[in-house]
Amino acid sequence: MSKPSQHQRKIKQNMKHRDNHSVCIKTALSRAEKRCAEDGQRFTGLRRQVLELVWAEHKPAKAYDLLATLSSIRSGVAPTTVYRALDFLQERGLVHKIESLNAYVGCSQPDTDHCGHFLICEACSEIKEIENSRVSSWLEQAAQDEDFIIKSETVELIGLCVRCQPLYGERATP
Amino acid sequence: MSKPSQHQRKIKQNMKHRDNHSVCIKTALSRAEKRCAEDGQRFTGLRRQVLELVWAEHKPAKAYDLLATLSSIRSGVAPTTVYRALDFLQERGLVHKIESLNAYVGCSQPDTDHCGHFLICEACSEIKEIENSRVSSWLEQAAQDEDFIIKSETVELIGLCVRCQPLYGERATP
DNA sequence: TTTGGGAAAGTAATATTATAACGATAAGCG
DNA sequence: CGCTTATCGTTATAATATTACTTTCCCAAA
Ligand SMILES: [Zn+2]
Ligand SMILES: [Zn+2]
Ligand SMILES: [Zn+2]
Ligand SMILES: [Zn+2]
Repeated sequence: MSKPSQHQRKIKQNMKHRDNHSVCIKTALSRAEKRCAEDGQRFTGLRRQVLELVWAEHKPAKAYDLLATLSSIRSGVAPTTVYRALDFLQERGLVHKIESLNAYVGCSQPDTDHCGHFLICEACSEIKEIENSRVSSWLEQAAQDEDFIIKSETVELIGLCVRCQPLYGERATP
Repeated sequence: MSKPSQHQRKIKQNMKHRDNHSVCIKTALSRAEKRCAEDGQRFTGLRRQVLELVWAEHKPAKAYDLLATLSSIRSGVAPTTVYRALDFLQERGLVHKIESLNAYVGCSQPDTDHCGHFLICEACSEIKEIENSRVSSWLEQAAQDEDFIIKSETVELIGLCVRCQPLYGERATP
C-alpha cells in the first residue's frame, strides 16, 4: 500500500496536469509533425485535426464522435475520412486503439516502438498509458512458459484512478 | 530460451490435446451445468447449445457465426438470441470475450473468479487461456505505481503458437 | 391441479462500429 | 508542364451489438 502523502502527491500531479493539458496537445502535434517529416510522410491538415481531436482530453475518443466534431469544422467528412486518418496515425505510432472500448487515444510516447498498456478509470474515463516496460518483459515470461512468441499486446486495465477512489471505491489509505 | 526437447514436448502435448478435444467440451458442459445448479440458474437448451458451439474449437467464435450455425439446428434465432446467451455465460464466468477480435471463447477454469488472459496465435487462431495468476499480481504492481485500483483486466497477447513458429516465424531454438 | 408471477425466448427494429469500391483532387517530381 | 501516386470525397454496405415489446415456459404457491 502507498502512504497517504504519496497519494496526495499523485492527486496534485494529476490536477496540475489538467490545468496544463494544452501542453500535451502541442507536444503531441509537434512530435507528430517531426515524426512524419522523418518518415517522408505527409502530416496533412486532416490528420492534424484528427490527432488534435483525439488529444482533446485524456479520454478515449470514439470514431463517430470524432466524425461529428470534425464535421462541424470541415465539410465532406464521412466515416472513411476519420478511419483513414486514425489508421495513418496508428501506423505511425501516434495513436492507440483501446480494444475494449472501441475508442482511440493519443500515444504519450510516440518516439519509442511499443504496444500501449493502459489504465482506464471506469468512473471518469480518464486514461493513462503506462510508461513502464517491466510489464512487457513480465508478459514475455508468461508467454515463454507456453513457448509462445508475442508479436503484439493488448493490455487494458479498468478500475479507479487516484481521484475517483475516494468517490466511488475503497480509498488507498484512509 | 527453452530447450529443443521442451519445445518438442509442448508440440506433442498440443497434438494430443487436439485428438481429445471432445473431452474439453464435455468437461465444459458438465462444469457449466453444475455451476448453474449451484447458483440456482437455468442451464437451458439454448444456453447449452451456445456454450457447445463456443467450445467447438479452441478458437475465438464470432457471434454472427454462432448465429448462423445455431440457425441450422434451431429455428427463430436472431442476434439477440445469441447475445443473450453469451451475456448469461459471461456473467457466470463460463465464457470470455476477446476484445481485440470481437469474439468469444470458453473459459478453461470457470471454477475460479478471474479475468481471462490469453495467448492468441495469429497464424492458426488457436487461443489459450493463461492459467497463471502471476500476471495479475504483476499488473497490480504496475497499477499501484500510479495509485490505480484495478477492477478488471483485458490481456490479449497476439503472436505465434508453438506449432506455427516453424512455419511462419523464428523458431524457439533451431 | 390450477394458476399467477417471473425468467427466458421470440420478434422486429435500430444503433454502433467499420470497410469496400471507385472517382476526383492535389502534392511532389523530373 | 505533364506524369505518377498519395490523399481525399462520395456512396454504399458489412459487421457487431442493443432496445423494446410480446409471447412462451417454468415453477411454486394456493
Ligand atoms: Zn503509446
Ligand atoms: Zn477517475
Ligand atoms: Zn477464464
Ligand atoms: Zn498457431
